[in-house]
Amino acid sequence: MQISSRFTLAVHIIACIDTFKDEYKVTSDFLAGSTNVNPVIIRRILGQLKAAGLVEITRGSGGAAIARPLDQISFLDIYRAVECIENGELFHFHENPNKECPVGRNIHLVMDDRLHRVQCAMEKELSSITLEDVQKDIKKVL
Amino acid sequence: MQISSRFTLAVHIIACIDTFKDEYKVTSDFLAGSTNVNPVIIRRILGQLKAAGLVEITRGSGGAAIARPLDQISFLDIYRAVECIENGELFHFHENPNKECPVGRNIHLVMDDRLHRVQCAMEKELSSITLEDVQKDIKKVL
DNA sequence: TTTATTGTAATGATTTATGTTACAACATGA
DNA sequence: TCATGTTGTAACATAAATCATTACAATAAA
Repeated sequence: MQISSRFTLAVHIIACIDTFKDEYKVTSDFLAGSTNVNPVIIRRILGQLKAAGLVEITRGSGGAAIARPLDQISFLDIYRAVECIENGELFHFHENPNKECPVGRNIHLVMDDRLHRVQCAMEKELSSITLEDVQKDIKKVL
Repeated sequence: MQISSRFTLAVHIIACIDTFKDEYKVTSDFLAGSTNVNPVIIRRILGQLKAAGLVEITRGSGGAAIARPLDQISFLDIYRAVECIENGELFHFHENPNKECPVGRNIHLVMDDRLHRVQCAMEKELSSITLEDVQKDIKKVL
């Protein structure tokens, strides 16, 4: 199963907030226009980004702003903010393998560390990419 | 979203086939017993593993066997055999970002390469782990 | 021919993702 | 104070994916 579009959407949102911060009040409706996604979806993701300390949102008068320098916001920060993974585990196990069977009894023991290595490799790469990298490229295109 | 338990289940299945190949005829019912998963689910996964050339299945008389040396079966082989990911892309994008918006127009351009790097890091790690590694540990426990 | 097994269709329950409407809470300017 | 625009969130709907389960034809071998 693919990783939810909430992640790419969240990156898009932060890129938008930064790009238009001086020209527009960046509201959920504004962001809905750029992403072609329902404003409520935007607000939900903004809420998660806010909970993670990545953005600030002004209630009532409206508008979102980025809460820290872009070079201090990594893809991993965003991924963790919006991806609701059970216990933070990337891989899902079948429940209740048979404890009577030597394989069923030990399948976790022999896989957990290895799967953790895989997850770490992915997260390490995610953490090496910042929103500043992305914004540099966007500004280059403009 | 987590990666489907089909993956860990498939590893479990291959580990079982190898562990019990000399003592039992390893049928879908037998594997269902070790995994605590419905035999039809097992057969579907076995079918995917067979399509990927990882196992051989005997119809009628029954029983599964491993099709190549365990050190030539990596986690990546199994992952690709059972994970049905659209176009092989790990990350999912929201459809139709607004082409009128400079961010919407370029979001793919500035993210695709980077996300590809993340996916490669994960797949590289998956490819470095073989079923032989797993079986060594299982035999160590027995 | 009997038996055990695989391959697969059909169906259902559950979960997750995403979209949508609606509205109270809130901030601000008139 | 009031009107307006916005956020936060509940409620509900739809679609897709996962996993389970029953059923049965096709197959192989005793």
